[in-house]
Amino acid sequence: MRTGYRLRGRLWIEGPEGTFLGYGRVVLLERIREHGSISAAARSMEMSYRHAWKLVDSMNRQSRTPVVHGSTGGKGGGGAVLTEAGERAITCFWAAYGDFKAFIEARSGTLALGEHDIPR
Amino acid sequence: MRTGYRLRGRLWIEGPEGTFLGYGRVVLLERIREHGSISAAARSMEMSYRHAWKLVDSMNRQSRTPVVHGSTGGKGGGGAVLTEAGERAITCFWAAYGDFKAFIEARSGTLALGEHDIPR
DNA sequence: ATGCGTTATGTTCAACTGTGCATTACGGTA
DNA sequence: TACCGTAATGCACAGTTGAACATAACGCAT
Repeated sequence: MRTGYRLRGRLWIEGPEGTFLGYGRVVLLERIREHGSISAAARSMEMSYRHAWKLVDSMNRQSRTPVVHGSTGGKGGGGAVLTEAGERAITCFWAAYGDFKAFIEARSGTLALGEHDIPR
Repeated sequence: MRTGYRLRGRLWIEGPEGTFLGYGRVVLLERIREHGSISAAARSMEMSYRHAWKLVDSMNRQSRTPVVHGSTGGKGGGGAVLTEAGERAITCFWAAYGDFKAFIEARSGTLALGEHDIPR
């Protein structure tokens, strides 16, 4: 049934301090893996380094073993690498997110607002 | 599997201007039906009248026929009543939300972060 | 006529978020 | 040694969100 409305949602995994993993955080982890540094990852997402670092710090603090390991100095000035825990975090989140998307997609088609409720 | 993490999410129905129905908005509609006025509904939720009115206005503007009809003056100073469209909106959202809750609940138990990833 | 509680609307204020900028420490490289 | 780009961290600033406050219009009751 076509209503003109659309079902949408957000999904995240909560830890002791609130959000542990969310869409943006996981994309950030992937960018860090891809670029080898938090700053390059942040730039690629047009996100401030300040914010990116805070997200990484939040994830690290809520994980038993850190998801990202940063090192300062050296070739290229330093960098950051994804840990095994980070890899698992990405996999785990996308798995749940995939199911979530499928649910939203399926449920969005059955929105029973009725043909009289097409938005203005 | 016990990981210490918890899956959480939000669900809403989008219209032309963004959010049309969400958890708080639908509860507000129910309170309006229960109390017969926007102001009493707002008070019962510890929400400012200003904010409650804006939510109602947003829903009304995005619905072909308004979800709430307000009247000024008269016995009790006026009031607001839920329309048929408002009733349908409530029913429709709770139906989707029920499925959503069930999905989160079921999926939350299978969070495969592993026993090594218990939060700090 | 006056009073009352509500709808409807504008304006100001505080909290929260993320940006932008500055600074320090670091360790390879030229 | 001097330089470079990054991690790590603090601070000031802007945008957003909802709360709080102030009015005006309205229509029934007293």
